Amino acid sequence: MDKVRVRFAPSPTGALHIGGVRTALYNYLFARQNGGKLIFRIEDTDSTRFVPGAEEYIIESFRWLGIKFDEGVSFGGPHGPYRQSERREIYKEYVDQLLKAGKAYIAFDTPEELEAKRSTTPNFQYDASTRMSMRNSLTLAADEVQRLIDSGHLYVVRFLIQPGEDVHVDDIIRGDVTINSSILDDKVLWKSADQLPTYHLANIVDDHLMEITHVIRGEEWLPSAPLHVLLYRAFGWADSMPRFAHLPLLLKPDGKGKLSKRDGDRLGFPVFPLEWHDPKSGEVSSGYRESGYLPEAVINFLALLGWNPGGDQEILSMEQLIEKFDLTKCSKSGARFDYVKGQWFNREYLLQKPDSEWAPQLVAILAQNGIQTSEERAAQVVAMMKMKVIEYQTNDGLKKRNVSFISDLWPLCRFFFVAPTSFNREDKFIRKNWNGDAAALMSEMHDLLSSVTTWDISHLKAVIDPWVENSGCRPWNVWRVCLVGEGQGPDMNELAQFLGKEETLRRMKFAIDTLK
RNA sequence: GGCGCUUUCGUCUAGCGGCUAGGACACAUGCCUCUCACGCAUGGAACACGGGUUCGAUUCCCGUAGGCGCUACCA
Repeated sequence: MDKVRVRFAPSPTGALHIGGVRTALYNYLFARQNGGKLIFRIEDTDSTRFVPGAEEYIIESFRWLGIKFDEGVSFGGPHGPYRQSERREIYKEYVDQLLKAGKAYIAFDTPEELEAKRSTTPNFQYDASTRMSMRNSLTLAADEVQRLIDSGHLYVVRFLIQPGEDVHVDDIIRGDVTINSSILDDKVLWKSADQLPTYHLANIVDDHLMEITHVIRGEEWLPSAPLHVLLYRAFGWADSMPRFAHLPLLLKPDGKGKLSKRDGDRLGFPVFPLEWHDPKSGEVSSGYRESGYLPEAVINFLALLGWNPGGDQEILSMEQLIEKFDLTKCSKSGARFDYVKGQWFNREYLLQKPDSEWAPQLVAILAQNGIQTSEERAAQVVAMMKMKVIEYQTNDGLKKRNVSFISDLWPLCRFFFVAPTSFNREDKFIRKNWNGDAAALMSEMHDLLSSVTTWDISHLKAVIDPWVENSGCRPWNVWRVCLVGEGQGPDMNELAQFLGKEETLRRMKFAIDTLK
């Protein structure tokens, strides 16, 4: 294969949608697999929709996700500028070329006139059937056209489409897609309002000039792909035309239609990689990063939405994704966005993280909840919650607690730092264990522990284990009521050691007095 | 309305003419454990419908229905 060159070319109209992230990811995987280049181009030809900060947001998003570009805005490269608004003169040249060749024409119809036409004529379309009754360089005399231009009349340039031809698009994912040119309208190539090209023109010119070999983009572009093929031909670039691959869309988790920002708000999951502050509305949208997702998890989850390497393995690193990626194995139908599975991916990656990464983050989470503690203490908590210190426990304790995000830890480890202040007598665990002689049992244990002089795990085990042996496992659970206040937490000896003698006895006394 | 794409468990999907239609998420049950949504085991759950082609269709072709997209001087 020739040197692969692909691009991701967003419009800076707001935050980067998660679907766009997946499109960029597929481009990245494809480029890396083939030793090619990924180009980052900004398609800001709609001056009315420009949103300040969006470009920086997009760049930061990809930096966080680990998707690296080889050329483009902020990355440099030999094909710049990579911002379309800075390429006006280039496009102008190519539009003139089409005009001279008679493959495009000038049209003076105003937006108002066109709107009027559309409202009065059913299914009105600016094409072969109507263009000869409109005000354009095809119907007006040459000197009249010149006079209108000279007198400052605004005009657009339209692409002259010859009707009645079956235009074929060879799509890598969908195979041959055919559309008859008669249903295409004479697309505007050059806008009068902002004196910039439309997407279609700029896109084709840039892809050609930037030597793009493969266009991997969303399915919403499939209907205009034939138009793009026609443009390549009109410029005489048919031989070097890129190959197309139109990706299936990401759909709402429920209901109908494609995934939107609203779905995230409604169902409580982020649709943007990073938190986004809309500069116009002031609205804040949550991001995957701020919600506690790991970039690797987001990448893995997204990669498998619309593509699957076959086989049973689902946890795949970026390197593995690069190795296995295959455009021809992309699915053709839209994929519902299953954010619950996204959470599962995050858990899998989170639990792979070494303890050294957990402790500082736990300190931060605790601080957010008003608990000041050292990293050393936090590390002890993490170790206990992972149940690593306990010889009989072989499974991952954190996984057992269904922790998908670091922030899930807080409600689960609160009791390490905050003593129970009341007991819910309706609680199943308390009702089951705190009954009969519970208070007497704990009083006995309280006295037993009071006599322990060296408060460490081995001494505690030496004193407590034999005592508990006599009465089955019930004392453990009764003791748990005292120290935790509910039916969760780590090994009791470990917990007692962590709390210290004074705190342990204090909590027991409180429980005995309160529950009786 | 027109045009295009698409259709396997609730969801993501494997399958590329002959399979008890596989896996994962989610769900349910049981076991284990000093507690816990871990683990282990088990279970329910799908080829949209109708015609062809074929010895044989989930798989190929054609319809129908559903879904999605496009139909701007937006991308």
